[in-house]
Amino acid sequence: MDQVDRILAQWRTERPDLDVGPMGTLGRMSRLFRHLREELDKVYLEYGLSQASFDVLATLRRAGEPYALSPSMLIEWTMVTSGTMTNRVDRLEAAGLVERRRNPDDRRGFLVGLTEQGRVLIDEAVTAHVANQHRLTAALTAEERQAFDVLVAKWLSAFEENEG
Amino acid sequence: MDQVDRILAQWRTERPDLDVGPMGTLGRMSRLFRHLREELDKVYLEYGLSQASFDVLATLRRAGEPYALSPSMLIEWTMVTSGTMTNRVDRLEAAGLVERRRNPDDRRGFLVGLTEQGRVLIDEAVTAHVANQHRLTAALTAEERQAFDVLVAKWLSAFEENEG
DNA sequence: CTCCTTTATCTTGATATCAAGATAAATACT
DNA sequence: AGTATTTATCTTGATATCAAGATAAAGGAG
Repeated sequence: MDQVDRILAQWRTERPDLDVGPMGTLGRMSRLFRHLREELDKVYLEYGLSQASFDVLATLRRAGEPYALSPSMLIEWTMVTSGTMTNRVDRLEAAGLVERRRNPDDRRGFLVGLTEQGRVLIDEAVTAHVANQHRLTAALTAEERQAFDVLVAKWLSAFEENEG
Repeated sequence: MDQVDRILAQWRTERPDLDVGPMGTLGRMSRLFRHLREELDKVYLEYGLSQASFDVLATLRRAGEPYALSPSMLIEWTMVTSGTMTNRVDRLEAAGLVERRRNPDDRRGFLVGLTEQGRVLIDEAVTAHVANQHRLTAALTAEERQAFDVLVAKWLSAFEENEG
């Protein structure tokens, strides 16, 4: 009997006409997701980062040398709006973790590149982040996690099937 | 090969020292969750609501007659801060969906109650919301969804085991 | 070459959230 | 009763986000 069960029990009393099975699935998933995000945030914070800034730095890092992408590419990978990305890059630039490099061939845009300080930081932070992800997924056995992956991938494909 | 696979492939090239298996699990889950939230928002919007306002109204509705709770109870159920709840109640009150009722026994606080308009609206919205949840979970068979529920409940219990 | 459209990014204004502090009333302690 | 503590809620200030519009440069049509 967790919090979600209590919510479902209330609905069954108040609105017995509704079949709230899916609400249990989505509700528990939502709570789990919330806990996971909180735990991930703790590690980001150890490196002075947030989910938002970590995402930008990690996207640049895993793009490979020279660790630089246009704002448009960053927007595409991180799925935020242009206004949000401007703000994120501004903050990271002020912190000395990225720099805007003018593109001589197209003066509309430029590249956002990791500084040496930014590269060192994100490499350390990613190592800790991955270790944290291992810790957080350890509640399931390897077999359970694999079964979970299959189900999530199937479900996800209902939304992204045409994008592969 | 979805977007998450591409991200993992990048990491395996750039940081072959990292075991990014859990990142796949969490990454796909995160994307799935994002899609689900977007789809849920669409139905909230049909009733002029957001996730935030729906949550408050639904919490009051499922509490049963007389559909009224203190801000403290609402904060507990919805897991937001007091400042956030003040803001939410302000909006809902301005929209005529809830009203603040003074508690004669404790003048520090009061009760937030559904207006008749609020009760009618949330009853309609919940019906549509539950139908939407059925639609969104239909990507999995009943057996798959049940297996998924078991795994999520187990994982969730790692975070909430002492709260049941 | 000039004008129009598209692309790339930034700016503005509105909203939601949180943390921390303020306010006010109830309760407990002496 | 009088003071201190706790509880309940609101206020303030900072941050992040988005949608829509502004700005500037590139590319295409004639």
